[in-house]
Amino acid sequence: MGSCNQCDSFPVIALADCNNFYVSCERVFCPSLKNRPVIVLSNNDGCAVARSNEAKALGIPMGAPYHQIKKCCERNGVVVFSSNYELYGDMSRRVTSVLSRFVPELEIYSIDESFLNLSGMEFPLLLSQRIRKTVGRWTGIPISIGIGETKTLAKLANRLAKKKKAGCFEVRAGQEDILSKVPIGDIWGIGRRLSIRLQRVGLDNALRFVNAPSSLIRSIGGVTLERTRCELAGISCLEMEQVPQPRKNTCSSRSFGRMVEDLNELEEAVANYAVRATRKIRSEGSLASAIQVFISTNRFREDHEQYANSRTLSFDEPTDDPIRVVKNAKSLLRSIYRKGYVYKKAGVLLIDLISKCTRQTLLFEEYGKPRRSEFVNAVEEVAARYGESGAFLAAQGINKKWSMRREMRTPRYTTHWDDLPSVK
DNA sequence: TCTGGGGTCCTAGGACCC
DNA sequence: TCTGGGGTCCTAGGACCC
Repeated sequence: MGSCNQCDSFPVIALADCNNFYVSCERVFCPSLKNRPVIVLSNNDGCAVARSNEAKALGIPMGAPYHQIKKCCERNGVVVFSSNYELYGDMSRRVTSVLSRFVPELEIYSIDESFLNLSGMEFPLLLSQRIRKTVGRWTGIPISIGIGETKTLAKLANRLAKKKKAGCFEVRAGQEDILSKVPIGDIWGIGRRLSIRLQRVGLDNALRFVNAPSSLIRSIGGVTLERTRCELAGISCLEMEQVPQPRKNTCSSRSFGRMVEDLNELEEAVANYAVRATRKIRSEGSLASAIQVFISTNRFREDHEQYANSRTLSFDEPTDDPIRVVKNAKSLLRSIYRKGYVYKKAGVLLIDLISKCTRQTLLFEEYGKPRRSEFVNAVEEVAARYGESGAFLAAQGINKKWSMRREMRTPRYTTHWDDLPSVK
């Protein structure tokens, strides 16, 4: 980037964050939900993971179990949705593509947040107002933008921007009037535990935290917390990552829609998770070096005896072969399964992922045989084109009585032809 | 009855080696 | 009586994030 020295000395990072993202996605396709309390539930219709401002005003906390707030929702006419990740993922791509038109350097941080490098650009605050307007107009999603010299300051500014009508806000290191009003727990990287320990030594706001001696900070939260302190002081410790780092592990797990005791049903579920996890790494061009399977009972049920276990196995060569992964997953499951318990959750992790391109040449090609991989590729292609029911392994089962509940999901408006919204 | 899923990084402590 | 010490690697667990 051709920028002058003067500009280089003032790094400017912006964080663009979608407001109440999942709720906003639902509102795009159902405008009558505007100004009404709306929440979106987690998988299995478990907890509230997104809330409109009206729902927040009713006192519905983030992560509240649905069965605890159901009555309150009914009383207040709260509109409740199951999560629709296909829709949210697609809307997220749309927002990101609009953002990327404005800046050469963008880091997608999560499904609803991106960091933008505005260093060297003129009038960053005005620019973010333009960005915000454009995203709103083109995608229907309202966003807020925070600006600072580091990512942590941009995060902080974003939190404050949500409270402003303009939706954009800038915070500079050393703005004591602002920092002194920020509770310690509102700082990015300081969660519940650290927040308690910091308050105990009198560091209850951002200003006191920034000015605390480095040795104290390190003794409480190690190098990670010290980095957070530097970032708040305007010293960048977290760089922009435009190219996402390759994932090191991947996991597919679900709570069951109902309790499961039977080994056969567990096997079916684990086979499905194994296939899903394998699909993820295949789409990224990775191979897994090892696999872990875990199962557990319902930790919330005090009247049942608890059991949780996991076991890991290294493949003798890294693989992305779903048949092999399923086979190993099932044998791991059998080795940790104990009869007599009522299971609630299971999962499959694929560990130490490596790139397919850099794998070592194999001594024994048993699983790399061309016929085998041709077969697997064909099955995967059919499944991709016609959906899971087009081609699947027998081990995955048919009835899936254990599968999760999702009773209030909206149509996948933007990714399935059958789900297209119709106008009149 | 009902309580999400998917990640990352850091640290402490044990095993092992010379 | 005296019972090394330093390094590396691995794993489990804790903390955080969305």
